[in-house]
This record gives sequence, C-alpha cells and structure tokens, in this order.
Amino acid sequence: MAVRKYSRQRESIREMLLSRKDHPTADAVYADIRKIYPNISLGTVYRNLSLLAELGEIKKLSVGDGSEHYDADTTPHNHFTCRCCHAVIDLDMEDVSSIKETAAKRFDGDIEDYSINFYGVCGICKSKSS
Amino acid sequence: MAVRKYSRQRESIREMLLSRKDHPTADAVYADIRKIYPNISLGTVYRNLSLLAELGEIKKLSVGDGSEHYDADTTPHNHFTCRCCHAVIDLDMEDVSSIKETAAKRFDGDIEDYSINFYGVCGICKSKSS
DNA sequence: TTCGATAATAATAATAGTTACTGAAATTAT
DNA sequence: ATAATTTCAGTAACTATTATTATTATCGAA
Repeated sequence: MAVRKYSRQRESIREMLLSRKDHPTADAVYADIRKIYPNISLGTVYRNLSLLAELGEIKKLSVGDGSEHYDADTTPHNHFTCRCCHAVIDLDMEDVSSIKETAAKRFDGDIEDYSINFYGVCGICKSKSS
Repeated sequence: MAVRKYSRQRESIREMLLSRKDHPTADAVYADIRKIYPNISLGTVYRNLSLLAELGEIKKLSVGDGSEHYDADTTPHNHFTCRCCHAVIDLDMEDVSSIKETAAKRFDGDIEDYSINFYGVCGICKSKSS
C-alpha cells in the first residue's frame, strides 16, 4: 500500500465517528453507515477502522466486553463501562497522566501508552434500580 | 447450580494458575493442563476459568490482543503489554488506586473497579533491538 | 480525456476465540 | 449402595474479525 487513495466510504466512516459521542463497535458503525451506503461491506468497515486507528485518527478501545470500540476523540481521556447497560462513556475527570511516569520509575522497558477503564453502574442504571 | 461440587480439573487449573507468574490465555492454560489431564476439554478450561473469575478467585484481564488473559493474583496491581513480544507482565509500581476517587468526583454513577494497562516495549525487547 | 497502474470495494470464505449442548462419568447426600 | 445433581469430554454452534477474490474507483501521466 504505497499511495493511499481517497474513498467515500472511509471518509463517511470517519465523519460518522466524529459525529457521535458514544464509542460504537464495528457492528454499530456498520449499522449506521448502511443508512448512507446501503451495500457497504462489513469488511470495509473493519478495514477502515483499523486503518484510521493505525493512522492515529481514531482510537481503538478494549473494554473487555468481547468486541472493540472506536473513539474519534484522540485526546487523552478515560472511559467507564456500565456492567448494567454496557454503555461505554467518557469520564470527566482531572488529568492522571502522571501515572505513566509513576509506572516508568521501576520499569526497565519503554512505556509508550496506557489506558484506564473504570467499571461499575452508571448514573442512569443506578437511579432505575433504586 | 445450587451446590458447587469439587472437581480435580478445576482444582488443577487453579493450582496451575497460582504457580505461574505470567498471565496465560485460556489456550495456554489448556496446553499446560493437558500435561496432567491429557484429555481435558478446552470447554472445561473455559468454563472453570469463568467460574473462578466469577467467584473472585482469579482475575480476567483484557489487554486488547484478541484474547482474555487470566491472573491468579487478585491483589490490586497493574499490567504492561509489550507490543513487540506480546508478553503481559506485572508492573512493580507504587499504588495509584486514588484514581478511583478522582474518577468518582464528577461522576454520578458508582465506580466499583478499574484496570490500567500500559503498552510499550519491554526491557528484553528493548535491549535486543538496540 | 483517456489510459494504465493500483488501491479500495463488495461479497464471501475462512479463522480465532468462546459458549452451548449432550450423554456419560464423578461427586456428594441419603 | 443408591439417588440426585454437578461436572466432564466431545462436539457443534456462535460471534468477532481477518483474508481472498474479482470488480470498481481513484489518480497521475500521456
């Protein structure tokens, strides 16, 4: 893949991701993008999501629910997964990126990146169950 | 499943996990346990790993490499994944569990747990490549 | 503007990881 | 020992993801 060529599908996937504040799985992206390109292939969705992630334009999130989630917001922030409704949401919290240096202190390798996932019950599910 | 019954296989899986300091996948556990129980089923391994995780006796780790890893050390600690040799190792670092409270400050749900994964190049791979 | 090279696509097959099902064997209570 | 119930091995099924292939779209040059 020497020269990267433009594709409507990829552009559409990028724009769609940017427009949502949630963190859809490949399947959710596929369902959404089919409204614009009814016969886009799921393989195309996977390929372009991986490509965009490689290029650093989006982020791949592994929250441990069996499938990958994608996030167009590449600025450093952390996520919360509700064990009740399974939503993956952004956490509004003060910067804790210093943990990277904390981790590096007694480690002889190079730490390039990190991800923090919080788990529990979200506000909505909490109010429903009470 | 009212009364849980003893099983040699489950006990063997637990002991095996306790004896290793790495964080094997179900498949790695299967390969190892077959040395003792040559015709144990992969399904049995999965079922018991899930069961032990539910009981809180082991921890399931999602590091984003496509498969789950298992850790018999349930005390709070963090992990590092080498993007070179793909090893998942424990990080010896000072306690950062206060991030749980930091995250809770501006959040209306309940935060029950969290996991931190660090990524980069481990010491061994680093020395090899230089 | 057409042409030729090649990247990207849709459709589908294949793979990997995991879970579900079934009848037989093991474990515990009676 | 016998009955009741769990767990097992073996296997099929399922879900998420990647690979293959023939066709189509993009793009730079003639």
